[in-house]
Amino acid sequence: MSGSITSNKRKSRAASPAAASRRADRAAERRVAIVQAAMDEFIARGFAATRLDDIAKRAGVAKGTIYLHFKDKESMFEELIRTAIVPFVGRLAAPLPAGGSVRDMVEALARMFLQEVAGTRRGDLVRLIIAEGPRFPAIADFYYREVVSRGLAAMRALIQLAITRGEIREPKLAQYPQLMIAPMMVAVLWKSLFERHAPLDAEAMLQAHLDLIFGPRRPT
Amino acid sequence: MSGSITSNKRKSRAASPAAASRRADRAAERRVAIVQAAMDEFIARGFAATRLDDIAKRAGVAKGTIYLHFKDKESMFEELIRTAIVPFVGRLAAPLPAGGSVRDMVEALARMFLQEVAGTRRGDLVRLIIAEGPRFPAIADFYYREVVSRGLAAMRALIQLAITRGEIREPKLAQYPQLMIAPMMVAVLWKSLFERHAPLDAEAMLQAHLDLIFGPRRPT
Amino acid sequence: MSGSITSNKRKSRAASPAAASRRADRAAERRVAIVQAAMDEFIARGFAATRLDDIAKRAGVAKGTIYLHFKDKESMFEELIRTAIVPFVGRLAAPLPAGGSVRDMVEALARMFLQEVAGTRRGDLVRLIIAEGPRFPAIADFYYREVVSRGLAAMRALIQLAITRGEIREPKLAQYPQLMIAPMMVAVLWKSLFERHAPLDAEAMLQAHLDLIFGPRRPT
Amino acid sequence: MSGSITSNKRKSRAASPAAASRRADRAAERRVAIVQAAMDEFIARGFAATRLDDIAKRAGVAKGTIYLHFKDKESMFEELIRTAIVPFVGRLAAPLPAGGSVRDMVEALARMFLQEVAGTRRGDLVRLIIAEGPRFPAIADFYYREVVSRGLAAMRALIQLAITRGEIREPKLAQYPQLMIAPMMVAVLWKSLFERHAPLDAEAMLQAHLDLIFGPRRPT
DNA sequence: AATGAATGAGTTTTCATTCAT
DNA sequence: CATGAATGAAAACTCATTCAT
Repeated sequence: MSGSITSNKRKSRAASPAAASRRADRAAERRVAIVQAAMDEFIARGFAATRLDDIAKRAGVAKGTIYLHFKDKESMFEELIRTAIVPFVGRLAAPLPAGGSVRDMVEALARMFLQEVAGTRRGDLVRLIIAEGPRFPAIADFYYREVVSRGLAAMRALIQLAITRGEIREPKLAQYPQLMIAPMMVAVLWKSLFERHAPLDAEAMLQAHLDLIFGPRRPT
Repeated sequence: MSGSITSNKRKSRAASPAAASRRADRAAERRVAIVQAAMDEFIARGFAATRLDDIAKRAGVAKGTIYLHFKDKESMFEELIRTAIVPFVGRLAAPLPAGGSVRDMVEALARMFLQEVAGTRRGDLVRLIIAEGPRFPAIADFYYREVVSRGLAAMRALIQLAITRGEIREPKLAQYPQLMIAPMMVAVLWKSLFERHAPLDAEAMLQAHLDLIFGPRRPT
Repeated sequence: MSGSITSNKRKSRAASPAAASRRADRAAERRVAIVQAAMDEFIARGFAATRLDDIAKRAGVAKGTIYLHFKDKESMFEELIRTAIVPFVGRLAAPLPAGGSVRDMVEALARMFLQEVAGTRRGDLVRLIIAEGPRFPAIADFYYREVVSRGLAAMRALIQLAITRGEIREPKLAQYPQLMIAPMMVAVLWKSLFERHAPLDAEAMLQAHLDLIFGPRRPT
Repeated sequence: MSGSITSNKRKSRAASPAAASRRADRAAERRVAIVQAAMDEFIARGFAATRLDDIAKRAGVAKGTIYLHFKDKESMFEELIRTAIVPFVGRLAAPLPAGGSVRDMVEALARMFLQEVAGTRRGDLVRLIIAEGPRFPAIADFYYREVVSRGLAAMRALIQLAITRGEIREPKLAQYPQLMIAPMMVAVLWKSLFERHAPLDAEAMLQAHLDLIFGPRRPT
């Protein structure tokens, strides 16, 4: 809850509003740079091993500047992760393209997830949360509340729909939506840890998984 | 490199063999204490945030003593994890109770895994490896080689057997043994991160998963 | 490496150039204080036995400040000695008051050396180099290159001149300019080690030495 | 003043005298090994940077054993140097082969010195004393008393004799016997520090020096 | 607002010394 | 006597945080 440099304190001695907002823009840019840099560093080294010095250098600002935007390293970390997660949550809640079969919907969702998360910085972020979660309960809580529980709820709704429509046979699946998501979790971690040992074709694995749940795709 | 305090160097006409071995025993005990303590601390705080001081305190030894057993913090960490993983590998390779259906075998295996890993310190170890893997490639390599690739190979063999016997329909499963294991992975991480948010009945989830793969259990 | 805090990096639209340079001045002053303190401590205790803590205390800065100026103890030591030697080299190369007899020139040089080196901190520096040279080959190299070889070359030139002019009889002296310098070396070490056991009149000894080489001074 | 393990305390329960002396021999051998090893290490690294561990390893004894022979590192060092110097002093006092010219005597002496000191471990010992002298006044005192003052006195006597006999013209030399010795000092330090930069023919330099003092050698 | 020099508490690591065996 | 594991005080070095400019 530090942040928000953009707003308050416009007591500057009657500088032109234009000038003031230019300044504010600069500050906002700086903040973004810091956030980016910090994310990169935290992902690369974890919380404890990351040096504010390196963040500052990477962001192109002075070390002290970081403290104008964040109270301290810890709250920077927490705020950072929150900030990174939020836009993602929107996506989850948003679309539901409706229309076709549930399998198509799930597949679309999963594909999107694989493309935008597995093998990307966002995937590393997931790993980071897994790594630091126990030491940052606030983050684990937030992540559970905003991502996990919502994601599972959404998945559960889809499963239920599929059961109703007869696309899915196994009724217990609705109680364990984690089963739907598990392969994607594994794909994310695999990319982050073992891709260089043995590349994984996540999309193909996804198909196999969906075939397991929805039955093999009937050739049209 | 470090280690082996217990053995060699009996070149001295030792006070008495008994005495020498008593000493060695004490040293070995100390080593075990250090390893235990270190594991606990590393699991609780991660590599970078763990203080050798705390390890020493928890192990009941002086700080310097740690350096009699390990070259430095880093190699202590690596050796530690290796040491912790090794006995586990044995278990993986060993049993194969044969006998009944493949499903029974897989179920037995999975149960064992859930009981001995999910929700235990060993589960936290898995999380630790996920967390520190990228910064300790040696560990990621070792873990992949000794655990992941072996586990997947074993699982693949079982799947193939099940396909041959007609227990499993979906033939693509053999290409993605990760699918078999994914729910267990998720269970382990869940216990470590979200158990307090929403307890997970891993065994029941496992059953649902197996029903998905092998078809619902036919009531005898 | 290290050093150069004083200069570069004025990329920031600095609060005010004056302010910036005032800061830089302060930093430069601090650096000088550290160098002074370090030199004193190293001379007093040698490299290994000198504590950075003491240097910091003596310089009136915090321990961390030292690391803003030097990479580590070792490179501080090496840089220090280089820095201390350089201004001296200038002197060696510079004067050659020409004019009178070679003996007068040599005498002037030697006197200068005795006054500015023997019994001063600079003399102790020579002792320090002798002491640490073998463990700091870079320093021994530097010292040989910048001081010893130049000094001997200069001396050899003077000797040759003196031989040409007939001031010196012994022609082999030109091959061993060390002979010219040896008594000064001894004087320096004597002051540093045995002055309290038996004071040495270095100037008188120098006269005796010059008489040996140039023949006794003819009373004008 | 620690040491002397060889003697006292023969209260051992009536073991055969032979056995006792065998033990004593072993202890004496050990002591010698420690002294040797310590000397090597101290010469190579200086007092502060030398580890007792390394000395023990090199001597082939346990670290604790060192403390059976020496009170602590410091007194080991002091005693060591004393022990190493003593036999040398004997040599200085002893010979005086008399007979020939003073020049011959001095030359013999100097040759012996160059051969046995310059470029040998004994030469490094001299450097060690120069290096550590200021931090070990006891050693500087001892060295001055036993070596320097005696050596200079002997040299002075020879010079006086040479003056009486007319071999040396310059009468002031007797007041500065250091002048006689200076080139040898320089040779010792040169070998230790700069031999690899520029080899020095110490014997030839000595001849040039003696020619300077005694006049050029008349070809027989 | 922004800077980056300065700080000093906190960490890892070393090593002389002790002492139970 | 000899050993070498154990100790813990001491040293080098790091880095989050502050604050004068």
